[in-house]
Amino acid sequence: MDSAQDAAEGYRPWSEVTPDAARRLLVAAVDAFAERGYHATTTRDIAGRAGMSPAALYIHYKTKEELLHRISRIGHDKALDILTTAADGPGCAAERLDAAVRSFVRWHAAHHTTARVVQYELDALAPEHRSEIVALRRQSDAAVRRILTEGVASGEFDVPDVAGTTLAVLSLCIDVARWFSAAGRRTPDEVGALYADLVLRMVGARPRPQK
Amino acid sequence: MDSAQDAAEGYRPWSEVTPDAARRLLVAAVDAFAERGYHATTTRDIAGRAGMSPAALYIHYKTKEELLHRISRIGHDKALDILTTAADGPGCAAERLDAAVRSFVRWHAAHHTTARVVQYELDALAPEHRSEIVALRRQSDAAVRRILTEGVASGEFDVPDVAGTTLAVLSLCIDVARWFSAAGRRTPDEVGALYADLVLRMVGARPRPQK
DNA sequence: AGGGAGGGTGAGCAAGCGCTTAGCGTTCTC
DNA sequence: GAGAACGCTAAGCGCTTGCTCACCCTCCCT
Repeated sequence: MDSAQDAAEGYRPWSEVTPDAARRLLVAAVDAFAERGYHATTTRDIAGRAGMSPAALYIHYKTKEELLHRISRIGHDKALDILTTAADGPGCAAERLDAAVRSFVRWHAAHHTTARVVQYELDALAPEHRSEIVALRRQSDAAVRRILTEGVASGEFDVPDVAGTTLAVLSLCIDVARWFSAAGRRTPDEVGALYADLVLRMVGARPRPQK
Repeated sequence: MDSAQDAAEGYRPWSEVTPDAARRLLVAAVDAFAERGYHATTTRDIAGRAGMSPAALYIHYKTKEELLHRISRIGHDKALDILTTAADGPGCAAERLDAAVRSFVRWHAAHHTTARVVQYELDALAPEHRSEIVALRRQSDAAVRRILTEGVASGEFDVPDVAGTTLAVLSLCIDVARWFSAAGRRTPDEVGALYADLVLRMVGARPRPQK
């Protein structure tokens, strides 16, 4: 069901993971981690979902944690790419904020299993992997903050607390991964549109500079 | 550090749990679950934090899951109490929404360890316990939705999608438990004030009826 | 003083965990 | 067509897990 959306975006998930068996294992791990959590997932479960014996996992990955790290890294790269593309894109601050929130939320909804692992299993990473990922997250924060700062400077936005509002905007988007269900009534596009509107209200977006 | 805030609110956490040893175990479990997650926490760790032998846990609780259930139940009761108190309180819709978000967020920040367990370990509950808790959550949702509906009816709010906005407001507040750190720069009160303002903007709160 | 109840411990069981190793079949190389 | 390389499996090792059990200590009641 994600594949239609992905094809439309020209985005084929996990295509960067080779060989095929390694990708199947990784996709199985994403499903298992999202469903039961990293610690509650066994390597036997992952291998089983991929249609392999438990030992097959260790041909392609040194440890279970390496699997999580790969997932987290790829997911964070994608999330950061979405945000920086919007932040550095064309249009006024309001248009870029709309695009950022809309696409970021859409990704979290459409790929909510992946996003759940990416956003909620950070603490399960080994310390050195964790700090690598945290650096990526700081870049995401910076991208959103940049849009807000520019909007305030141009007079489009009314934001008393840029740092706090940045935090809130990202938090709002990220939490979509927790509650979104494919069985629910809303499509990723609808949630993206709703959230973009809510965020523009949060920053007090006005039509254009008014000095 | 929570205790000053709690005393000010006349709220002493876990006072309903007796005897003393059972409370100590429960508090230890909250810390451990919040820090490492339910599945990654061992019963030996919980007992150790409470200064007891591993077997002592099973005098007061039948299983590790019963501990989680007790924590989740007490936490959800408190959260629901906060929201319904605000929703049924005095004042116009904007004042009640402000109070609801402010106190709900303040609780999530001040008790972020408890809140983290309450909000993010739902899936670790046994099915029958899970559905009991889900029912409480639906009541929380209803309380917020009530405020929004009344605000729209009175002309105070401009909300095109009440159900979606309710979801977003709760989501925003709940996610505070994920990112809030006592070591951070913001106090629970400050975050509560910031979020109350952001939410009032989200619902397009206007001074008063304007027909 | 004696007895029972409740809170606690040390040792340990069965099961399941992450991960390893010896070996098998297939494919590619020269 | 021999032999290395690769992808994979069956079996299992050492360890940790949630939980149990036999026993002990300290009260309190009579």
